[in-house]
Amino acid sequence: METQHSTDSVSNIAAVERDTGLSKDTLRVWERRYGFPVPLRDANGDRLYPSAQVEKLRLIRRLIDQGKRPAKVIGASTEELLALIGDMPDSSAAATANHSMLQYVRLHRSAELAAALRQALLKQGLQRFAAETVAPLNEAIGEAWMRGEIDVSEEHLYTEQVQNVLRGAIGAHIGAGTRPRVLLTTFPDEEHVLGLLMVEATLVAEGAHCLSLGTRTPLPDLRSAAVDGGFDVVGLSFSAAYPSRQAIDDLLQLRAMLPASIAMWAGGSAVKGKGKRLPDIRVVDSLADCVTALAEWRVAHLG
Amino acid sequence: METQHSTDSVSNIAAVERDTGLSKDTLRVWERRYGFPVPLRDANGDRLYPSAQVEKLRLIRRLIDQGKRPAKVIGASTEELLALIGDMPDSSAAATANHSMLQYVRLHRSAELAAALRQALLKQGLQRFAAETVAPLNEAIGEAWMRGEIDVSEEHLYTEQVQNVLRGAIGAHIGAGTRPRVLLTTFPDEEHVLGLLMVEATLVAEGAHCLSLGTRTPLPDLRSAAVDGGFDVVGLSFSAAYPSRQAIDDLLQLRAMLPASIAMWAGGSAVKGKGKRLPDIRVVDSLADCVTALAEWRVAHLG
DNA sequence: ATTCAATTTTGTCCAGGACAAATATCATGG
DNA sequence: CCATGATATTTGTCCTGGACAAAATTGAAT
Repeated sequence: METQHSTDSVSNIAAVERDTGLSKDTLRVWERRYGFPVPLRDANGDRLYPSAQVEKLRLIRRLIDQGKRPAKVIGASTEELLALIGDMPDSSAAATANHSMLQYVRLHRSAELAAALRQALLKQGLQRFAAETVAPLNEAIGEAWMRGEIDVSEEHLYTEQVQNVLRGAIGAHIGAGTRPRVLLTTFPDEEHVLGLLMVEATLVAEGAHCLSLGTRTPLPDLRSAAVDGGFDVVGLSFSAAYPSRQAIDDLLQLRAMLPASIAMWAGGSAVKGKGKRLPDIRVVDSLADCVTALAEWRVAHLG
Repeated sequence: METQHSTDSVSNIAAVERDTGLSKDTLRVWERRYGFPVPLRDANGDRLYPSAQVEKLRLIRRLIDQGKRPAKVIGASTEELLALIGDMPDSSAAATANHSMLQYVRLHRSAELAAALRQALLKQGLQRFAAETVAPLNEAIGEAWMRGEIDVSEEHLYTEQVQNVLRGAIGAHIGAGTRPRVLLTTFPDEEHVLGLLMVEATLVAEGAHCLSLGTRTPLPDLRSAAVDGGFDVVGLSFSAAYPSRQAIDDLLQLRAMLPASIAMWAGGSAVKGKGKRLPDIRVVDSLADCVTALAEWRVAHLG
C-alpha cells in the first residue's frame, strides 16, 4: 500500500501508471510479451521500475500517441527513440514560436514569461495572440518536452502563466446576450485544457457568448447543461493523445443525445479529416476555422 | 435542479474507475468481499455497472474520504447513506455561503455567477474575497454535490468561473522582486486546484511573490524548480481526499530533498493537527494562518 | 485502385490468491 | 483519567496467467 514518487531510484507500478499514463495491465503485458520494461522486484515480489525505464516508457508513450506501433518502438534503444522523435512530421513548430518566451520557460523566468505574454496580448489582440503566439508555443513546448529539454515543472509553469493571461482576457469580454451561445468542454478522458481556452478566446473575440465547463464532463451532464442553458452550439476539444476511434464514437453518441437544434463543433488532431464519418458535426481544422464556423452559423441562423 | 436520476445506461469497469475514483482492483475486491456492487455481465463476462450502482459508489467514496469505514457504509442502502451525509460534522457551511451564488450555480446562470463573483471581489478585496466568499462556497458546493443537488457540469461551471476571477485578480498584482518568493503546487496524486489558487490570492494580496506550478508536480521536478528559481518557501495544498499518512510521508520526503534554507508550508485537512509529526514544516490551518506564516517568515528573515 | 476477408497485434478484463499497511480493539501502566 | 503498546481485523494493492475482442495490417479479389 505504499505509494512512492519517482525519486531517481525506483517507482512502484502505481507511480509508473500515473507518470506514464500506461495502465498497470499494459505495463505487465508488455513485460510478458516484449520483454520491456523489466523492473526489479522488492522483497514481496512487487515490481520496482528504475527511473531510466520510466523515462523510456514516457518516450514510447509519446511515440505511440503519434501513431507509431508498440512492437516497432518497444524494442528500440533510448537513442533510437530520440532519433525517431527527430523524424516526426511537424518538428518545425519551434521555428515559428517566439524564441525568447521559450527561453523564459526553460530558465524558470516566470515573471519575464508573464510579461512577454501580456505584451504580446496587447500588441496582437486576443484572437491573434491565441493563434499566432499561444498555438505555436504549445507545439514547441510539446516537442521540447519530448526531447527531454524541459521538465514537468517547466511545462506546468508555462501552462499556468498562459492560463492566467488567457482567462484574464476572456473575463474582460462580457458578451452576455450575444449569439451564438457556445458551450465548451472536453470528454471525460481528455484533460488538456489549453486547447479549450484558445478556442474560447478566439470565439469570445468574435463576440460569441462562451461558457467553458473545463475538462472531463460526463456526457449526460453535458447534455443537460446544453439543453437547460439554451445553448446553440456545443464545442469539444481533443488532443493528439485521444484515440481517433473513441473520439468519433463519443461524438456520435453525444450527437444522438442532443436535439438537432443544437450544433456540434469538434476540433483537434483526433478528428482532423474525419468529417465524412461525423455527419451533422462541424469539424474545425484550426483556430481560424473556428471563426469561419462561427460566421457560417450566424449566416444560417441570424440571416 | 434535482438529482440527475438514473439514466438507465451501464458503464464498464474502466468508466466506473474514472467516474468514482475507485480502482478496478478495489471494485472487484468489494464485490468479492462485501457483495456490492453486483454488476451485470456482458456476453464476454465483463462487468457492466448500472448507473444506480455507480451513483451509490460515488456516495460511498465521499463518505470514506471523510473518515467512514467501508464495512460500515457499503452495506447501507442509498437512503441510509444520504442520512449519514446529513449527519456529517460541517454540514452548516451552506449557511455561511452566499446563497444567491449557490442558486446561480444550480440554475446554470453563469453570467450572473461571474458578475456576482466580480462584484464580491471589488467589494471585499482579493484577500477577504478568497477567505469569506470562495472558501465557504467551496464547502457548500461540495456538500450540495454529495447530496446530489448539483451535477458534475454545475460543479465544473463553478470551478471555471472562480478560476477566471481569481486568476484575473492574481495576474493584476505584479509583485516581482518582493519577498518571500513562494512556489506553490500539489503532489502528483492531488488534482484539486482551487485551494492552491486561494492561497496564491491570499499571499499575493500581502505582497509576496508567488509562482504556482498548478497541480501534480513530481517531487524531483519540484525540487529543482525551487532550487533553481531561488525560492524562499515551497507551499503544498491538500484536499480532504488525500490520505493523511501519504501526505506526511510525501512532505517528509520532499523536506529531505530541499535545502534547509527553503521553508515548507503545508495546508489542507489532510495535514490539520499533524504539526508534531512534521518537523521543520509549517502547517497552515487556514487562509488567515497563511498571512500569519508570511509575517513570521518576514520577521525571521527580513528583520 | 478499392473493397473485403483473414490474420496479427494490442489493450483490457477476469479469477482468486497473497500480503502489508492502516485501523480498531484491548490490555497495561502512568 | 490518559497514554502507550501489543494483537487482531480490515482494507487496498499487487501478483500470475489466461482469455477475448477491437484495431491495425496484410493479402486477395473485384
